[in-house]
Amino acid sequence: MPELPEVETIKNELLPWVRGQSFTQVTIFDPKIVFCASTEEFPRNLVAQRVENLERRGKYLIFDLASKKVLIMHLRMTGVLLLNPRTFDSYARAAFSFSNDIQIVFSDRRRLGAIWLAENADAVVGKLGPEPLSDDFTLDVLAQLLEKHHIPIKAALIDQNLIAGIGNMYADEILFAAKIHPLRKANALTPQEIQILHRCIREILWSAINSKGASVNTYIRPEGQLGTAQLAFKVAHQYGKLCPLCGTSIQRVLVRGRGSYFCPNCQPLP
DNA sequence: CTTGGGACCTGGCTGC
DNA sequence: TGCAGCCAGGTCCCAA
Repeated sequence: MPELPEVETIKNELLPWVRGQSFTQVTIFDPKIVFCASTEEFPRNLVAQRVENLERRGKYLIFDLASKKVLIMHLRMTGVLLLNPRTFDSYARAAFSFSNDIQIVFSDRRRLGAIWLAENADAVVGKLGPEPLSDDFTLDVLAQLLEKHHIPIKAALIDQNLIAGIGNMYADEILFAAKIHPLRKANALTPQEIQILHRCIREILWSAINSKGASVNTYIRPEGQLGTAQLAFKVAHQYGKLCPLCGTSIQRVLVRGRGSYFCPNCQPLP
């Protein structure tokens, strides 16, 4: 599942290949993934456009075009972007060729991924909360957005309109590192807990970026290598295993319909 | 407005 | 061994 660290890794590894290059051919194999343009219109509007920059916002990948339009991609659950794949698998949904003869293939097993061509990025990502790794994401910013919400802290962490980029597995890792139970109410955390949470959000995400993301399920990097962040997971997808701190069995509870893994001893409910 | 639950999607797993 | 049905979770949509 591509979350912030995975999309950041994809952005970092594709950027040197696409910056300054122009689209030479665009093919849509699955019209369902394209928004804001028809299947015929979409390639026509994209070919010959030059990529000025590649950015990440939350879990979205944004190609800034010289025309000031933006091509935006979201990989959702199972999407991957492959650089010069030797063969197309049956899940290829779109292919993009560039003036330097590279090709990027958007492949997505579950067809939940999405691609937009928009006049400006805000039309797609305008409602996202702050970037948790930016300097703007201060302790005060976190404290103020949490105090407004009487929802489980796990639900708050993965709400993209509150904080952009955190998904189910990193939310679990962050809450374990902060020793906070996923069902605690967001507006009931103590100032000290919020301070620890703020530090853990940044540490967990930076650490995962340094490991090039977590290769659980389908995530692979554009050139085919795996990420290694999953090797450091303490609770995410560790149901039935033992807590590395205290040896208690990792438990699973549903929060807003999402499986949430935690240590009942290290992360107690008051 | 806030919160919670279901739909979407499909490969892999579970259990009969 | 075969297969129906459940599960995964990012986001959107709707209802209370």
